[in-house]
Amino acid sequence: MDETLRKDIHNSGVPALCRACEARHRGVCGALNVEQLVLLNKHSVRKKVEPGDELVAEEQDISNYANVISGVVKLTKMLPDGRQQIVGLQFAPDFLGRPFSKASKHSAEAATEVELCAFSKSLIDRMIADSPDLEHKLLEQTLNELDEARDWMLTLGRKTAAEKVASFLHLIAVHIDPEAQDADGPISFDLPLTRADIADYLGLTIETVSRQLTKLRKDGVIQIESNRHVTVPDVLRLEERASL
Amino acid sequence: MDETLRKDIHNSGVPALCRACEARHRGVCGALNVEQLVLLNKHSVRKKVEPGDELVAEEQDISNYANVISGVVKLTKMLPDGRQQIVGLQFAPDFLGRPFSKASKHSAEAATEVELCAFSKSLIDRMIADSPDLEHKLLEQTLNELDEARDWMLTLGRKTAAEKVASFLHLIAVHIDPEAQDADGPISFDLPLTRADIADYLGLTIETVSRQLTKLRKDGVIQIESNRHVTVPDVLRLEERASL
DNA sequence: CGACCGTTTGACGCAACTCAACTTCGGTGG
DNA sequence: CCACCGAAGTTGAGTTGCGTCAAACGGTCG
Repeated sequence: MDETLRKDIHNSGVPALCRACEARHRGVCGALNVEQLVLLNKHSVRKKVEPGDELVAEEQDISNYANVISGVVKLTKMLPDGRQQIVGLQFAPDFLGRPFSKASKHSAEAATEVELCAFSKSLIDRMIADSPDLEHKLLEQTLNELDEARDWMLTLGRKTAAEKVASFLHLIAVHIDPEAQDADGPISFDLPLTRADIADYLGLTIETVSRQLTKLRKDGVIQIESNRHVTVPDVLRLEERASL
Repeated sequence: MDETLRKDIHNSGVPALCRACEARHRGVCGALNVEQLVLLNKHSVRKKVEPGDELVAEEQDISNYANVISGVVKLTKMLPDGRQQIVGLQFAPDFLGRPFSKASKHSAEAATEVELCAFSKSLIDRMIADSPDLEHKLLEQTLNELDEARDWMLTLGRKTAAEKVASFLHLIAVHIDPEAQDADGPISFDLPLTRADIADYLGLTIETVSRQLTKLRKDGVIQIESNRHVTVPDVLRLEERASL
């Protein structure tokens, strides 16, 4: 026991893949000791998936969990007639999967190119059962996701199209560069979502998203290069537009 | 240890208040042993609050947690200019509070008359730390709330006013009488929310809510008595209207 | 009874949707 | 390298669902 702890600190015994991993400390794996990490590593596999690839279908059985190593995953729900809503975005090092439930209530799809570290559900469920730290990490992530979901409900229910689009840009900007939260330097980033995805995230149509983006551009709040790359000269002006 | 377990089964030693409590088995308290229950009971207090009473203000420090014993609590968020959105409803035996965070991100207000069992945050936080079962229960409730929040995001982002109102009625009907989920008998209940609250929950105006309710009434999908009491003759017809 | 609050109903305006044409981007093959 | 193609994004014109404003209704309480 003492032994493993010391090893943990010195990183010896930690699988090479984990040592170089984004999720190793920030994600749920941070709660695991060397022994568990080695075990998990044996039963995990790195995957790279392309934009549009479906990871989990709605109502489908879930046999795997995964950590997002890089890229963005969108969680979507659909009405019987095909109307769609993105109900969450997962960035690295988020944990993907729904513990204690057989079937997922939404589908998960790669929005960009995504790297995953996937492992079997049953192994994790067992590890959760005898590692309180792991469960604690999961609870923390889940509480954060709940806060984010509720923030977004305010956006969906009460903001105008213009405010929604500004809110989206702000959300991405902050996720790309967490330090830029309230800094006043310019931020620059690639949108991980197409206009159609943005519309599905905001509860709008493609056309409305496009119009609001051009409006923000004409007003000098953002610059747009090649449709995907966005520069925000002044984050505070963006926040105003988002009614934050 | 053996002793306490046996006691637990026989209910002796369990505080009288807890023995008669809704949350005792279904809620988070179900994860506690007699010893913990006695300790918690010493530091907990039953409260009754009136509709409109604020339990936790947005951004305010949280010094207390609570279980909902009866009634409905609404969780709300506000934009700087006053626009409001209800981001969640808590029914008995839900747990109220946000662990691992000093300040709440939304305000909590009694929608109806509400009975609470309140206890100090610090005590619970300590109990969570050394009772994995308690943390497990919390994780389960949080995951369920997250699922509900995401379901509602679909409603807010993609449904029409008519579908939203039908969805709301369905949600209440199911919460009041969980067995009525897909049964075909008539259901009857009191709305726990005013028209203004319903509007804030659905991202609509009072007037639109009212108009859609009268439309449902005229179409025979619901009956309304005295503004608050609603009867649903056929739940399936309501589900159709809600696009479920 | 009259004041008040919650709700309903009606008339009108506008923000966002729909439909449609056009432009730009990115990749592919001649 | 340029020509071509399909996909993604933009822009415009017309429509509509929901919001706004305003008035009336009904129940409750002092």
